[in-house]
Formats: sequence, structure tokens, C-alpha cells
Amino acid sequence: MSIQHALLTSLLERPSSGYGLANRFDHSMGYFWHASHQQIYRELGRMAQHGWLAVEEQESGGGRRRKIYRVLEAGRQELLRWVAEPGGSGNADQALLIRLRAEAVLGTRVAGRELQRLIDQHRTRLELYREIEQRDFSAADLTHAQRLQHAVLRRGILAEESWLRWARETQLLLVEQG
Amino acid sequence: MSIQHALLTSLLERPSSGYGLANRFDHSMGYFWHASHQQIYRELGRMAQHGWLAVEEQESGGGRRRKIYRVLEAGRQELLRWVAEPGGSGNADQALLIRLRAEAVLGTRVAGRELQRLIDQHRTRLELYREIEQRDFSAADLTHAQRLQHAVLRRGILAEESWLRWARETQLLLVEQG
DNA sequence: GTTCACATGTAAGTTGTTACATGATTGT
DNA sequence: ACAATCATGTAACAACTTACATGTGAAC
Repeated sequence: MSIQHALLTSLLERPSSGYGLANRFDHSMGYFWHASHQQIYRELGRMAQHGWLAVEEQESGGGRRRKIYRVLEAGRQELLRWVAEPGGSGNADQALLIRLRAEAVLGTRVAGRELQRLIDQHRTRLELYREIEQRDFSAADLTHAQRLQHAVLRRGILAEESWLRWARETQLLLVEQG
Repeated sequence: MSIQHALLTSLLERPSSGYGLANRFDHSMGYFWHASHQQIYRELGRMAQHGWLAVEEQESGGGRRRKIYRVLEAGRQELLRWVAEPGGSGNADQALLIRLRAEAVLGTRVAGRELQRLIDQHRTRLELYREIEQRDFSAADLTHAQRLQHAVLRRGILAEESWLRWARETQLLLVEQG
């Protein structure tokens, strides 16, 4: 459900049509998330019904219709509420990235708490994976099948290490008062 | 749809009940994927209908019912077909990890091609991200908002670098004849 | 006797994907 | 004229999540 908050963030940066949003989305959030245009149109419709967005229909000259969506105060409040709220459902790592982008446009400073929560979580998981690695894959004479299983575990370990490196980098950034 | 192939792989390693599968799944594939028990029961039912699995119903003594699923030849053939077939829909990175596990149990040696295909893809993406970084975030006087946007891009860059490190590690493994 | 792990399922709702459908503007 | 890009939507389906529902066996 945080696709809505990703869209709110994008729309606060600049009011846009669904089409324009889909394109910008691929460039600004595309590093970690893709949304199809159908998803975007559906969510825009819902958020307009909730009163989070204003729709301005343009019939610019001829027949080409465009709908420009702009975030209303209720939408901004919803985004503020969501950025400050910890966890929630769905992928928390992705949600954190959206929260950082949202902070950039809202000017708040609350995402650091969520970052710390996820750091603890990832650290625990990494420790677990390393224990499994030591226990099951530290022998010198592993079979080919075992080495393949090890490779799958390695992906998990390297992914956690990489995430934690990024998290430290980002934590330094949040501590500075820019 | 490759949840089916993940389950086939697990069941080839050991025939199990849906419940047992759900638990083992969290430990063997849990590094990159979680499946709820409802998903598992549904897919087991479908695969049994397809004739990929045999179901042995146990009414062990009293009333406790268990269904033990075992992979039939048709299921093994399907897994063989899928492992060799490139790409397909869904997350290709996750699918590769399942393919590696499947190779461990099938004894095939075809996943290397898919690994190379994904390496090329990830390399291209990483280059693109680095270009964006240089173009938009190499100045010394970035605002706080810009630095947050940079952090989001950094996650993408570090994730790609980490994936490629893993891929090189894994490629060496596949080249050795274990 | 009550909690925990085992074990399986239905139902409803949300989200995501794929296919189909339409029409205008811009550039060649 | 024709293709590409802009622009929006419906419909059907597939996948996934959450809640509800049930019952056994073992341990404490």
C-alpha cells in the first residue's frame, strides 16, 4: 500500500499526469521499484476519491485530454503520518527508501529511527546466516551440490553486508545537519 | 509462477507435507524468499492436478491427517525444462537462485548461461547508475534533500556491486568441475 | 487442563500483470 | 502517409495477504 506514498512524494516534487508520473517513477524510484501504468492510474483514482489529490482536467486546444494531479493538504498530512509511523506491512527496506525521498520533499527528520530499527534487524539476520555458513559449509571437501547451496546462502550474506554498508553511509548523512 | 519450481526442488530433496515444506522453505530459500502456507497448499494442489506430484494421505493411527507429496517423473521433467529455459516472467535474480538449488538436486549444468545473461544486465544497469551519480550528485555543495536522493541512488549502486561480486564468486564455482 | 507445535484448509480482499482498446500530436 | 510518443482507460486474470476456522498429539 505504500505505492500511494511513493506517488504522493513524486507529486509533491511536481504535479503531473499519470503518464508523466509513470515515466518519472522509473527514473527516480526505478532503482528499487517499478510500477505499471495501470497500477498508477488506479491508485491516483483512489487517492483523488480520498481527497488527497486535486485533479485538473486539461483539454488543451484540440481533443487531447490530460489530468494533472496535485497533492492537497490532506494528502500531505497522510504522507507526514506515514513517514513517522514505523514498520507497517510490505517490504520495509523499500519503504525506507520511499521515506527518505519523502523526507527530502517534506523536510522532516524522522526516518533515522526506522533506519536504526532495520539496521538491528539486518544485523541479526546476517549473524544467523554466518552461523549457518560456519556450521554447514566450512568443510574443505564439499560436494558440488553443497557448493551450490552455499552459493545461495552467500547471496544472502553479501546482500546483508551490502545493505549494512549502505545503512552506515546513510546514517552518517542523517546525523550531519545539512 | 516459479514458486512451483522452488517447491519441486524442495520436494525432490525430500518428500514432505505442506506444513513441513513451509518450515524447510523458510530455512533453505528463506534467504531470498518467503512463501505463506496458503500459497504452498494452493500450488501443491495444482501441481498434484497437473500430475507432477503424487499425494500419499496418511491417517496415522488416530485422526491426524497428513498429506505427503512426492515428485513424479512429469514433475522432474518440468523442473528440468524450466532450469534450462532462460528468463521467463517474474524476478530473474530470485529465479536464478532457485535454478542453482534445482541444479544441485538434478545434477544438470545449464544455469551458467542464465548467470552470464544476468551479469550483462546488471553491469549495464550499474554503469547507468554511476553515470547518473556523476551527473547529478558529484558537486560538493549538495542540499540536504539532494543528499537524501543520492542515498536512494547509492542503495541501487551498492546493491548492483554486491550482486556482481556474488556473481563472479559463483561463476568461479560453476567453472570448476566439482 | 492448557499451551505449543503439527497440520490443513476456506473466504475475502488487495495488489499486480496482461491483454485489449482508443485517440491525439509530433516528426520524418 | 506512417511511425513513435503522449495519454488514458477497461476487463480479466493471477498472485498474494489476512482473517477465519478446525482439529490432533505431546509436553508441562
